[in-house]
Amino acid sequence: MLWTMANEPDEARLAAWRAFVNAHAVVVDRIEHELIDQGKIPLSWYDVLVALWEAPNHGLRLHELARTVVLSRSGLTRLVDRLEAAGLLRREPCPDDRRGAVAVLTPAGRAAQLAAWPAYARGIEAHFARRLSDDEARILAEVLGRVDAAVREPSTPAIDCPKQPG
Amino acid sequence: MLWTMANEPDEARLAAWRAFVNAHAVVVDRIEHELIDQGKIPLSWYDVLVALWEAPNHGLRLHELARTVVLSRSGLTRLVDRLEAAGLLRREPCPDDRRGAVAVLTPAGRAAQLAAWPAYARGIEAHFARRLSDDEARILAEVLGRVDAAVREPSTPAIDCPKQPG
DNA sequence: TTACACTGATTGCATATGCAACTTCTTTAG
DNA sequence: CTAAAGAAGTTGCATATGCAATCAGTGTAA
Repeated sequence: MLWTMANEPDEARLAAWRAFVNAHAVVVDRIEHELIDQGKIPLSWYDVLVALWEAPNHGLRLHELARTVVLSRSGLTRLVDRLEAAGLLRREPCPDDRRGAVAVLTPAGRAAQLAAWPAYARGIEAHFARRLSDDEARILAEVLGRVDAAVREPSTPAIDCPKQPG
Repeated sequence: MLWTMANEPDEARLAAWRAFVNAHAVVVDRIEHELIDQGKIPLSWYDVLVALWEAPNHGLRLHELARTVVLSRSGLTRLVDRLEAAGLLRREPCPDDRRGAVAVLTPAGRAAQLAAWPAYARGIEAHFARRLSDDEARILAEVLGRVDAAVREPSTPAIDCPKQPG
């Protein structure tokens, strides 16, 4: 069987890619600086706290956390070290697997998350959300959610992948 | 003067933000790894080479380059060090300002850029572009281009901007 | 049971990056 | 013209992160 798969994006999609990458760089850079200037936790910490908050029992296996926040296992180990040292989460042994550990949100961690949110929300609103119409917001969430899901999909052969229904 | 400015994004815009951040993380991570596996230059190098290629005379002042690729000045100094050591660009003294330097693309730099493009293009296509309809691509480029421009705009009062001439 | 491959997490080392201080040059105020 | 203020770039130091190696525990097959 032979199907043709474009291996190069057309001009419109390339423009979308470039805008995507550039907008992310400037907006995240700006928001990160604003958070630090306001004495809040860094975004990498916030992401971990949110992932834990949204997890069952506010806890996640470390490898799951690594996948969720898109960090290498070693990177996550160190990030969890810092959060644990700050008292925002704690490691607990995993009952099912004695190799494993579970990171569990502490009350202080939840408090830090809540304390950071207003500043973060202001940044998102001022530098991102304000620029979106209702339709555009809906479309961005849908399209980028689809992109995210496709990349995270365990079976993504990339070269040999049949076209997916939009 | 008093007007009400929402300082928190609504649910749809927040979903867009989260999809934006998460999709960027997973897609860029994936493409970066694919490039390295294929023996190509890292994305940070590619970004610099493209910025130079698209600049007048294929050269840019270092501080302009830093703004373009969204890097601190010191970070850019070191990145340019590495690219220069690899022969992909060269520093030239700036004729107008004796403090300044201009980074200029070399033929080897242009060659490295061209050599990396097919692998990069495959990654963009496989993990991003093929998930977008024509309309979605157009909208993403427009919206995210708008967001990028607004943040880069020197006068972005956002919340508190103490010193604003005029 | 035992051997072996695999997975989860951590650690050593190397790299990439930012902040703050510094040098050099330019611009502005007086 | 001179001095102060500001801007461009570099460097020292600290931090964040990844890869590869390692240790410990799990699963599988003979």
